[in-house]
Amino acid sequence: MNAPRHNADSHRRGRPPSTSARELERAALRLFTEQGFDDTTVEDIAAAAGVSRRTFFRYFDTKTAVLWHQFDGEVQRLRAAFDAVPARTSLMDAIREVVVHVNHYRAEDVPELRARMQLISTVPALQASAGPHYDAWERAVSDFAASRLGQRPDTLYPLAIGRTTLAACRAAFDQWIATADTDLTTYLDLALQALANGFEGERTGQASRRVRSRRRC
Amino acid sequence: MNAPRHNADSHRRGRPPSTSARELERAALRLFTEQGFDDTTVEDIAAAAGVSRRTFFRYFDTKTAVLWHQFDGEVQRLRAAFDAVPARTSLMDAIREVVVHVNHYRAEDVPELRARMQLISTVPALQASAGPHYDAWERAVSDFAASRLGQRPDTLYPLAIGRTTLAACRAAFDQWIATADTDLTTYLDLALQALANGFEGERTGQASRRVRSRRRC
DNA sequence: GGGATATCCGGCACTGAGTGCCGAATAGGC
DNA sequence: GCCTATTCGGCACTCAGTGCCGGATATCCC
Repeated sequence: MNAPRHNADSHRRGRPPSTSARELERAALRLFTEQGFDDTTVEDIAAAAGVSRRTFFRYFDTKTAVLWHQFDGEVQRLRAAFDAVPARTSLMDAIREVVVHVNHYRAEDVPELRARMQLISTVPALQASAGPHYDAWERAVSDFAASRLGQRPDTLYPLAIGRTTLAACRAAFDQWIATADTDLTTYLDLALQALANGFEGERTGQASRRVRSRRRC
Repeated sequence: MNAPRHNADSHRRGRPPSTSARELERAALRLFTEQGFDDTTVEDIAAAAGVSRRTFFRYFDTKTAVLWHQFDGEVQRLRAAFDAVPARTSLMDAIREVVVHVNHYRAEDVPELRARMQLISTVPALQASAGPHYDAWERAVSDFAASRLGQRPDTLYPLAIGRTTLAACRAAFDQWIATADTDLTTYLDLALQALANGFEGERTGQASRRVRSRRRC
């Protein structure tokens, strides 16, 4: 991702960028929803943003990457939130609280979030492109778990915690997309509670009477 | 996957296939390890198997799919094993036992398995192609969990169980690839035990004293 | 034996993603 | 006005993936 350096620094040297990653993302999202992902070429997206095809690939490595822009940015917020979590909070509680906190969206941002996730969870080419983006997200969780467990981030348990956390969140995302009835964070909290409980007692589907802070008995 | 129908039926009607998915897979695996994934074209693979480029795409939809052939086949064995598991075994125990059982490989198959997983876990283009193949695997677990929980397979908990199960297994796979010290099933059992325990008490990394069948206390 | 039929293969042309290269355009610094 | 830094646009190229069609090779049936 060697995108142009448009860091709000008004006195840069060279030619000013004629677009932005955000602008390309909006154009792509609109075209993808209007006429489908496969029937939209990179040429179309670039033209809609007023730049050339070649310039699109200076902002994003692939056609699919344009839809992962916001998701990739979330990784930074995830790491910041992990750094701010108090040490007394237990590992799985901390993960749940951080993930839920990071996924609070302003009401005006929700429609775009839904549109993006709708595409990601339905278009095969977009599902297929998820891997590298998920990896960075998982690693943020794995690094936190590793620091708590006193183990290296690439060992079994930190790795497993990072990946299962994302897996549970993806189930919550999909459920939110499919039903559209309540807040995203509700599903995230449910899924991460179930994960921390080892999926015990999910037989009823009644989450409200699940024990929040289960301790040694 | 509209591959030729070479179902061991010796008296088919038309022209016999001049290669097989398995043969193409072996050629691809050899070339990928020898000269790298990106530096191997589909033309190269087809030539190594003695067929044309066009024919390769009759056996596999994409260049990456050739390495997922065995993995896709495992899904069938997974479903069969789930059908055979006794009803008295608890949900998460059943999942762990089935997954571990399906992943017992003969010693002579291990080197090829390692080579394939080595590629999958290192080459970005292959990681990126994992999505659809993982989905089918996850769905097999989700369907089983749904039948046990009395819920639909596309609801939150079955979905979460299917995805977190694969996530834990992938952590085990990666650990096995990285260390190469013990059997794959050892790591799988560890990771799925940890998942069923909600990742409690993983601080020590000592798995042997974890309680196997933890029940209500 | 010989046609009818079924299946697979090879080749060609085409679209579109992604890349390397280079010169042009537009800014600030001196 | 010249130098430098940065972005942009265009061109040419490789390669993945697809649609199409004729040819090759098998079995079936008469």
